[in-house]
Amino acid sequence: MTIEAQDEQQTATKDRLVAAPISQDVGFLLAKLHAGGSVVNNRALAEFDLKERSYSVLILANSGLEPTQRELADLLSLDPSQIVALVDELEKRKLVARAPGKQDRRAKTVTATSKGSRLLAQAAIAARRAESEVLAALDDGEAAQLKALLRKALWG
Amino acid sequence: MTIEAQDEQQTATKDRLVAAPISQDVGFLLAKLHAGGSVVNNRALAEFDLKERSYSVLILANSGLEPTQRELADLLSLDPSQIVALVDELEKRKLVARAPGKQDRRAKTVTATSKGSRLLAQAAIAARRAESEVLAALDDGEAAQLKALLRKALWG
DNA sequence: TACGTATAGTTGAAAATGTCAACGATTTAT
DNA sequence: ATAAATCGTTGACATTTTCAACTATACGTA
Repeated sequence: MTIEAQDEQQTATKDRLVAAPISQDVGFLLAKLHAGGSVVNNRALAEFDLKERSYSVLILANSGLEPTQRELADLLSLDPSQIVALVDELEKRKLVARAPGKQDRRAKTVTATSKGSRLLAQAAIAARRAESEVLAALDDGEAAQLKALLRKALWG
Repeated sequence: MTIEAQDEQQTATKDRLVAAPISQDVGFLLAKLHAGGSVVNNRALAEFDLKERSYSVLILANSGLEPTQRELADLLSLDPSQIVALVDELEKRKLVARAPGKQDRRAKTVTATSKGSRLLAQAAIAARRAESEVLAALDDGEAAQLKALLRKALWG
């Protein structure tokens, strides 16, 4: 069989089950788009030695909001111990710095270094390209609508 | 994500970091809604000794489409070896049965038993309730729109 | 037909990720 | 003052992911 015919058949078999009722399940749709998107995103970020998560931490560290590690854990839906590992690695690479919290000295705020900001600026370009790829089937208005609905579902 | 982390997040003071640019990132939004949704779904399915994944397999086994394990792996974005484990457990509980593929004897189709169908009917009620909870901030039209956009992003 | 190649399911091992409980240092509440 | 709670951290443990084999079967071609 030719490679082209192989691809056609693979696509056809993949599509056969789309008729199943699970395709109406939001949990399934989110899981599948998230899974596929993560592959694309991580591939795009690999050249900067970042993954989705370290990229997220870097964005927040660079936001000017001076997030604490606890806030990062809450927003990223991760265990605090995972934040420790992520910040450890970014700090080792001099992309972010920890600083004691101003009101609460138990807390540590995470801020991007200038090196971190520069890397982020480059990575963000690749990430935007990856997002376009993931949402290629949607036009700009639909993509914006999807984002708005996801934000509303999360925060009302 | 832990149930405790999810509860904390729901009750925590208004998330100040939502203003950060990462809230515009589709990957982040998908990850977060999926993470929160999984907690809700798995909690709802726990009384049937199911998780999101075994529930998904059971739905597909009950769809009448007689999916092969390979098709399940493709649709659910899972490694074939994970499907083996999922089907093994459902088969041990007599909820699904393996049958050799009709055209291809290498393949094994997975179909729900009547016991599986009955359990699924109950679990689906809990799953629908969970979905309503996850999408509580959206009205019915918005929820349908979200699903349609996710499906379009996935399959065009 | 027979042969080489490809694929479905399975197993098991290794790596990555997730979960959880404890601890010191602080903060908050009583 | 004291007790309780919180933040970051560590380390143990569980789960999930990833990948490389292996068998049985199917397919392609000479």
